[in-house]
Amino acid sequence: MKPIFNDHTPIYLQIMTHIKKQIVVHILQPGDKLPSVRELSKNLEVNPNTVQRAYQELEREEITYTQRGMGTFVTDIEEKLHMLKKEMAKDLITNFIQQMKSIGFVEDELAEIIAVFIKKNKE
Amino acid sequence: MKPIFNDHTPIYLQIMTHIKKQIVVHILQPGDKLPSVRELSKNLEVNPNTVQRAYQELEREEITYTQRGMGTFVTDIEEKLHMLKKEMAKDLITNFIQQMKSIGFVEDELAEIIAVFIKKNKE
DNA sequence: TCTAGTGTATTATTTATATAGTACACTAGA
DNA sequence: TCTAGTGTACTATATAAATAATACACTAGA
Repeated sequence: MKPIFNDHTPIYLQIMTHIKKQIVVHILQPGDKLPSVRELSKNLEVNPNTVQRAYQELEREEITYTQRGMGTFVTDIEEKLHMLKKEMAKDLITNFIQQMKSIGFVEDELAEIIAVFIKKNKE
Repeated sequence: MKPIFNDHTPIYLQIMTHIKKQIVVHILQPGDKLPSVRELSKNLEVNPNTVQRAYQELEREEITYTQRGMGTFVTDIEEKLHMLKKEMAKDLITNFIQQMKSIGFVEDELAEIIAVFIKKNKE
């Protein structure tokens, strides 16, 4: 499972993103149990402490909750999960636009650039 | 100048990106002298060694070249600089599409999403 | 009641970055 | 020739992140 990682972002942050993605595409549903710290650390081939840190942060963001002795679960608050997808999308879009502008593109050409790029990729 | 930095990317990489951007928007032209290691480290409020590492990597990527005792300069090879913008744009676009897909969007809606987002932001 | 599976805590060590301070080599120009 | 401004090298230290190993507390279910 190691390939989900890149070189320069802390692994615990990458694990958080990995789980958030699984939530927004409904691989993980509200109330679902996350893999245990030990199990996920084995699957991802990372230290249990690293997974634990990711889980701690996810709980701090109220995306998950913990029942001691039982496990960590995706929050039941659907509102929260709906917001999560919106926020992640907004962050990606905002970041993309800002980055493209910083290398000399203007806002009004971005949609067309995306459209052309995708069309070419299909060929 | 510190605000160009974020929390989780090594500073030397952020400096590299910062300079690449200045090159592709022609703030820095082919043959232009970059700020000296000491000067830039003072402006950015980072250690000279950190700037030096960024400069080393830029030279390794053949975006700059060095004349000992004189300074570090943007490459004269315009072809190289033209490719740089193309590559940076391609990386941003590819990454954006891949990330959006990973949270449940499909390629064909992305251009429209961008267009709508930009339009709303103007209001 | 016991046990296996949970989260959690603690201490030590390693690695990549970043900093700090110093020194050396080269170049242009006064 | 000297000096100020270049890049470069080196050693030491600090910090965040990741690892390693171990232990403790809680819960459900046999």
